[in-house]
Amino acid sequence: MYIFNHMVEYKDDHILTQLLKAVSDATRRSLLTQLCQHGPSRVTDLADQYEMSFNAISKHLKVLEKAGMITRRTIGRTHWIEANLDQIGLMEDWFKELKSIWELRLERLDTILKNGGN
Amino acid sequence: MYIFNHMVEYKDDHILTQLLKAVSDATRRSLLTQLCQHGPSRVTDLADQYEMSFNAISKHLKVLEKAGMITRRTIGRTHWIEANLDQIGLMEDWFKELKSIWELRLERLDTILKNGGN
DNA sequence: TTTCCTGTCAACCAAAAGGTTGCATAATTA
DNA sequence: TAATTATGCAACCTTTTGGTTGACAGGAAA
Repeated sequence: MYIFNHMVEYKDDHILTQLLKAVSDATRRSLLTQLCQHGPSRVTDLADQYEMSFNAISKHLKVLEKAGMITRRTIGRTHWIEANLDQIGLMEDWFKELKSIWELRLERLDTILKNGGN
Repeated sequence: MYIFNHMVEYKDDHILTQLLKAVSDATRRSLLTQLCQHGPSRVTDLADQYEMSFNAISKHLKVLEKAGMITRRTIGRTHWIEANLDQIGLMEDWFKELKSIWELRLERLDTILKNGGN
């Protein structure tokens, strides 16, 4: 059993949380897919594709927008929504970091084993 | 304005949703980090590092377990928890797919532009 | 055996999430 | 100008989530 001296301080990393939460909903993932396929789209045209209400889609888009996964260009009364895949990198980076932490431990373990019972 | 004939059928992709939700919580991400750093750990030792209750951590671990992000080996009364990064691929695959859908549209667009107003 | 340790399960609670409807507003169109 | 269209906002409701506490059960240790 190992001992820890103090609480782990993990930065809430609000942005990453927001991103992952945004993308963890199936409807929002579908919206992103649609936007990537068809390019900039109006809210109405997006909403027409789903069985839920216009307002529900509007809210989903707002979540995606706050997370930076879409951008909005308002021309007159119509809002043109476009996917923005830049943020994906932040999530991929976390995966990468986690994997490297994992690998580092394995390497340490390997070194210890090679050096015998020192 | 483009026209869609029918509702978009997006597979709920329950597994991906479960994975992303599991990982979208800062405490659970921290737990995964700890597990990667220190290797197999007991629930008690993990919980000791956080300010929240033992039971809260136990529940977080259950969420991670259901998503397949950790595995559990029970020896006597102690549960040895280990990170399992295999599932990360599923999330990365979705990112990759999204990007490729994006690229495909750009290519189509490019072709149209090159062929002039055909 | 009696007591402690490790962990789950169940009940409960507050807050957040995902949905709905109704209304307001601004921009087009007739 | 009057009607319609595109959208956001607010209020409301139900389900989920993240946390708590209080049993409880099975292994270890006294």
